[in-house]
Amino acid sequence: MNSFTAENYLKAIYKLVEHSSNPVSTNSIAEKMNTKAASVTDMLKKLANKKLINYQKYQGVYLTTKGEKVALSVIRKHRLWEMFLLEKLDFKWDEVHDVAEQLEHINSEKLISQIDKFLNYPKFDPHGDPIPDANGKIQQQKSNSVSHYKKNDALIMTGVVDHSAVFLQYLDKSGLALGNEIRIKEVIEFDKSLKITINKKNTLFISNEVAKNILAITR
Amino acid sequence: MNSFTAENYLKAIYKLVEHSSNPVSTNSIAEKMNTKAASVTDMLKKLANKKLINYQKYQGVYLTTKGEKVALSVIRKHRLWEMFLLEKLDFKWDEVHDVAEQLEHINSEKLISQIDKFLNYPKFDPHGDPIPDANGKIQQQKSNSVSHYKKNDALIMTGVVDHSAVFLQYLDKSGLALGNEIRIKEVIEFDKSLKITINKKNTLFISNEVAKNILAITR
DNA sequence: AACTATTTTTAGACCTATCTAAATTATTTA
DNA sequence: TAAATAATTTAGATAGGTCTAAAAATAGTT
Ligand SMILES: [Mn+2]
Ligand SMILES: [Mn+2]
Ligand SMILES: [Mn+2]
Ligand SMILES: [Mn+2]
Repeated sequence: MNSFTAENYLKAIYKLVEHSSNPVSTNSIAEKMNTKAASVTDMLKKLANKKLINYQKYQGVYLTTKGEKVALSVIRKHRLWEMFLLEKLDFKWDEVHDVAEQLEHINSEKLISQIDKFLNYPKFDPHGDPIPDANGKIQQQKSNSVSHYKKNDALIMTGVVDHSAVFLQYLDKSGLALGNEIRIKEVIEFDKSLKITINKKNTLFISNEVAKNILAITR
Repeated sequence: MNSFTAENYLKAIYKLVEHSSNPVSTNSIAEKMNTKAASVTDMLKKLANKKLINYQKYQGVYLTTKGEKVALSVIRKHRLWEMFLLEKLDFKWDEVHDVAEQLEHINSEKLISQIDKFLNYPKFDPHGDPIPDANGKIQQQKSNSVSHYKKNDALIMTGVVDHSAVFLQYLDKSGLALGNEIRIKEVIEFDKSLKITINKKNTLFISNEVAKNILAITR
């Protein structure tokens, strides 16, 4: 079995490579893992020995098929647990992540398949991120940041980029939740801030920074 | 925070002292933890430094109030998780322990209080062991081994001593489950084996070894 | 191409948890 | 009570994971 630490490295590498497809740099891993580059190098050697990553000195790394399988399994468990906490135990969407960081390392095939069944096989987690199925297949959404859309577009909110509790709580307070309809009423030229309506009712002003961190599709 | 290992040592010490109240020996801990006496000595020093146990060389150990609190919290989590797996995820009583051994180390007050609530505050786990409440209070049962009773006694099965999967599966196969009525029809003088009936219907022969591992109260 | 700045790796330590083998202390037993 | 046996502790190693400081390699820039 892989240690919790090894699993976390694989997950970090997966997420870093996810949208770029270039090999991942030592420094970027160090930043994501909140550790030092020297520690990362040490770990990369160990992961490479176990054939979980392809690694050549100074050339960055990417996951092997075996490593990707592990990463996807950890991500699957993380997102299913988040969903479980939200749906069954009345957690808020800003409370689920930290506990899921622990639960994602519990090792039991039956446990996770039963949780999946118990939740009726959800496709997305509380933040709109897709949940890999038992084979690691992911159903990708083609959503964009709200900041990419233009005046008069009618959108459905599908996810968030920033997962921090403080951002999620701000969205709560503003009435912005997954599934809501967002209409762009005005784009302020100066700073790209937006005037929007939520579900055709409430009007809200959001900064470009906020808009960049909300994902949506056109309705 | 305490490491998983430290939590496991405290739990082991708690269980060893539970029914004897003498200080616990290094060797008995080593046996329970499946490790070597030398490793135990190392760990005892660390636990003593953290004021979790009282330890004097060669004199055995016992838990401090602080250490007992940790042990009870781990036991509470273990038993609640076992109950959760059984009740909500269709695990069998011989499957819950191994997964609970992992889940008992998840650190979240809210998680465990919500699980407790979700299960409607159960008092006993799937094996009949009492579940400590949030304050560490345990509702003890005054049950005895079936081997302690005598001919014609009418009993209610309340627990098991041996928790191994192989023993639990044997009980399943024999129709012996918690809550069942057991009547002692005959005690074989030679080897103390028993002829019993279950719920006034099925007749069964069990060895003294089996009888010692089944707990019951008089009905 | 040569110099500089950045990134990455190595060297050397430290901490936790574990082990085996040897030494020490406690307990039995004759 | 002295010898033998059992229990416990110490000494010395190993392995995983981390760190700082220094060295080496790469990338950028005149
Ligand atoms: Mn998360
Ligand atoms: Mn999430
Ligand atoms: Mn158990
Ligand atoms: Mn149990």
